[in-house]
Amino acid sequence: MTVQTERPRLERYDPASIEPRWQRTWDKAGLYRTDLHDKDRPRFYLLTMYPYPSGDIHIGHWYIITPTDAIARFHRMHGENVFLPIGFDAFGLPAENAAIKNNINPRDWTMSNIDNMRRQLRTMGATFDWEAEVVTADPGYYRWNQWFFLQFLKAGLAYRQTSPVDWCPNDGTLAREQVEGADRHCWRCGAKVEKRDLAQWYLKVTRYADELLDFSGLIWPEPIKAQQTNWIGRSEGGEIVFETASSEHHAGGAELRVFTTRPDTLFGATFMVLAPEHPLVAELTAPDRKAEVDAYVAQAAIRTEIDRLSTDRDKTGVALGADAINPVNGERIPIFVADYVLGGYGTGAIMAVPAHDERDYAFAEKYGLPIRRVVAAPGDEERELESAYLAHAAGERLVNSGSYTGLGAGEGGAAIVGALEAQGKGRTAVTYRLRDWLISRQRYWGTPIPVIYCERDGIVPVPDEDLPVRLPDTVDYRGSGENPLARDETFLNVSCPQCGGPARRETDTMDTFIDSSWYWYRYLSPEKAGSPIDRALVDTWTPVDQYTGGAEHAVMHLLYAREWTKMMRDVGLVDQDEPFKRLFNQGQILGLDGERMSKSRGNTVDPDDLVARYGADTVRLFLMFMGPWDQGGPWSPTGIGGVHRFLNRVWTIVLDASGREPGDPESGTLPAGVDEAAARLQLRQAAHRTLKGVTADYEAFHFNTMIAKLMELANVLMRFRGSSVAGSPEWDEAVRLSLLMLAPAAPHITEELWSRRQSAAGAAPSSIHTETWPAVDEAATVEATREVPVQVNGKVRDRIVVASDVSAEDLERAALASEKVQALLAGRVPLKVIQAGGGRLVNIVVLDAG
RNA sequence: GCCGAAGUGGCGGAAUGGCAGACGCGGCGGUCUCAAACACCGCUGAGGGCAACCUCGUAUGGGUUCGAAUCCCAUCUUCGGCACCA
Repeated sequence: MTVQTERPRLERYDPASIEPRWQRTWDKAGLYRTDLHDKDRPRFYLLTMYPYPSGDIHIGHWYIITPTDAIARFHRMHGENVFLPIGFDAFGLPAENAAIKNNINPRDWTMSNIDNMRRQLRTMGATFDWEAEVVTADPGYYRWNQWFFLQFLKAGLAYRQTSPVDWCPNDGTLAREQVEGADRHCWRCGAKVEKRDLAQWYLKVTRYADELLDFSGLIWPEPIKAQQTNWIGRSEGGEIVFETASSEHHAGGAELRVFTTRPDTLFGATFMVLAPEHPLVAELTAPDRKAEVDAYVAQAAIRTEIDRLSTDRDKTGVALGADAINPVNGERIPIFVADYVLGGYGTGAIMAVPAHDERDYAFAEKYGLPIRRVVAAPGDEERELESAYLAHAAGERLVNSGSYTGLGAGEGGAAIVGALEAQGKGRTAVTYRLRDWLISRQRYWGTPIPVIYCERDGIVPVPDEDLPVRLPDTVDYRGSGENPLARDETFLNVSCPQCGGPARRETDTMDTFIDSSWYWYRYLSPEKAGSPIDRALVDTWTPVDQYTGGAEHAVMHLLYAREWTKMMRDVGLVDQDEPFKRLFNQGQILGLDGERMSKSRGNTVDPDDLVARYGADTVRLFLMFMGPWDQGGPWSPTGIGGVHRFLNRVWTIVLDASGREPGDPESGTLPAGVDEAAARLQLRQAAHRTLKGVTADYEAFHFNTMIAKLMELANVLMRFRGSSVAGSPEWDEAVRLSLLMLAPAAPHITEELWSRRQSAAGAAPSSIHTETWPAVDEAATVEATREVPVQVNGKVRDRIVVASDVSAEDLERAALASEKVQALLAGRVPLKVIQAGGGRLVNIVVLDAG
């Protein structure tokens, strides 16, 4: 019969009983309400991209938000006044489509989703200031979209224009990003997207093209800057004026302007091409060519953009039966219309230089047009071209170029443009790929554009006092490709604010990217009447110190937000050029199918089950531990148990220092050869080295290695648990530091253990989250001795233990004295001995005897 | 085609000029238990050797260096973005 020594069983770590309790406590105490008027502490505006209220918070949201929350908590522990708001990007197509499908109002659908998501967001234990919440579908928010629009209209930054837009036969106008895939289909119904000519509202963002290329002062990821730079697409070159030649049917002398990045190749222009939309096409077409040209232009208009733009497609085009005169040599060259030239870029017309442009080459080959080489590397002048020569070779020169022959390409181009400029026939020019922002949408669930069309007065802005133009709730929003608001007579018909006569409202709504172009300013004063922003708060709190969100918004939201800030600046609303000082893009969690997680794909992972099983702290920690935050990757819950075990160990270490491990015979004893004093020193060194590393990792958002370091420290503590060291001051400090370091990442368990420690010590209760981040004792991170690897010819052959403050001479002597080194040297004399990193490593170099 | 990111054990990943594989998962062995679960301990890149150890090894091929996963050149692969932008 065995006698069992009964110890009270350690209470199990049970997140379900801890987490909701602390969430309620924090909430009640208002721990995370930010006093925006506090002038004493340094301010830190931390912004994370607000979610679209699709209905459920999935694991992807957690991946974005919980590390951001850890950053907020880390900064608070440094005494900063942190503002971390949240809101909902509540307008947009999915609400409208879901509403149509389920036959409910988009507003009801959206608002009930928001209620649900608010509840789910709280289970993360995130420190959002809910008082600052913004919901963009609220009239109190979108009225300011309208107000901004009217300001921009007044300032000439908004204008209306008829132009071809992407149009889905089922869903109407689509945003650029809602057209997917190489075949340009509608993201929702898969139908092929067409072009339609519609009168649309635009914001004049191209005005900022150059300014947008300037990222100085912004701490943004390089890939995002590169993507925006590409999107803006600045190219430098020249604009050259060709005149049309006179003929039987045409008087001649009309100006045809072309943009080219290669003015040096002007002598190689053997024909010209106009885009089908070019205004001079009809005028220049010879009567006998008219039928064919008209047919071609008509066909080009109905063709989808991708068909036109596909590089695989054969070049097509027809001759107009008219000629242009090359301004540099007076040569007559034929004019074609072809859809490989785009109406919306440059001047919509090109000089074609087949010898030095692939597209022109293909066209010239097909239609038997002359190909004249005007740039050649030395010795290549007479060689026949088999394809367009684009490369820039050393020593290449202009050939067949009149008086410019012999010049280098760069200087030749400049000389040609300079000569033309003197005659008023050319100039240096810059063109951008960036277009003005088309903001009109033929959808219901968005901000009504606040203008009125009067038969007498034309376009009349809605007066300020009549804002907001409310979105009617009762509209038949079911999609039929037609504009829903146009079907609502009471919305549609108004009297003109100027003349009182009959007038109609604009029935388009705004692109929902407008909502997200200024929401962080509104967070500072969500209820403010009379102005969209509180100027004093905006001036003190913005630009945003740190923005976190997905890289998928690189050229949409993040570019719009910059443009909008510049427009606000130009109408005198803010005194800043850029909205976000520092940007971090976290990666994306993909579904098990490797695809982006989204409700419409049905591959979302619900965190609720994981939270129920492991608790929010484990889920938070696991998401941070998976890998580098900016990397993302496919979701797999494998391994979450390891993180949970870590928290269990922390629980055990804090609450039961003197316990023994049931399965470990060594438990409770110090390792062989280590006395208590040495063990206590080791513990203190481990704790402070961890603190140093963890602090740096938080600052760099390296959460995965931060957690790894905490695990290592916990493993050290676990080894000493139950030993004579366990109750020592060093043990106590290591435990205390562990909790403080873990607090931003796992707020609930650390709060619980902190409060238990305090009550055990008889201290007054206070939150760990109001504690100050501990300071590293640098002296404690230095060990008395260290191990130095010794290499012979770059291969590690031995490790020697030396005093930390060993001199270089002594270290070299010790390294050479190593038996293994001596054996390898076999009597040879070292050529040199290198010490790296201040004696962190020794490399002994000898001649290899072979 | 152009721009960008990345290739390291069975897996997620660590190390950004100085001990490759920290930390964790999985696997194997063990302790605890009547048993299971939980928990804990040990081992775990490949090949060789009884062993101390040795050899190889960070997509591929070259280079720079006393020393390269890390820097340079070329190539291959994967992912993201753009795509007839003159």
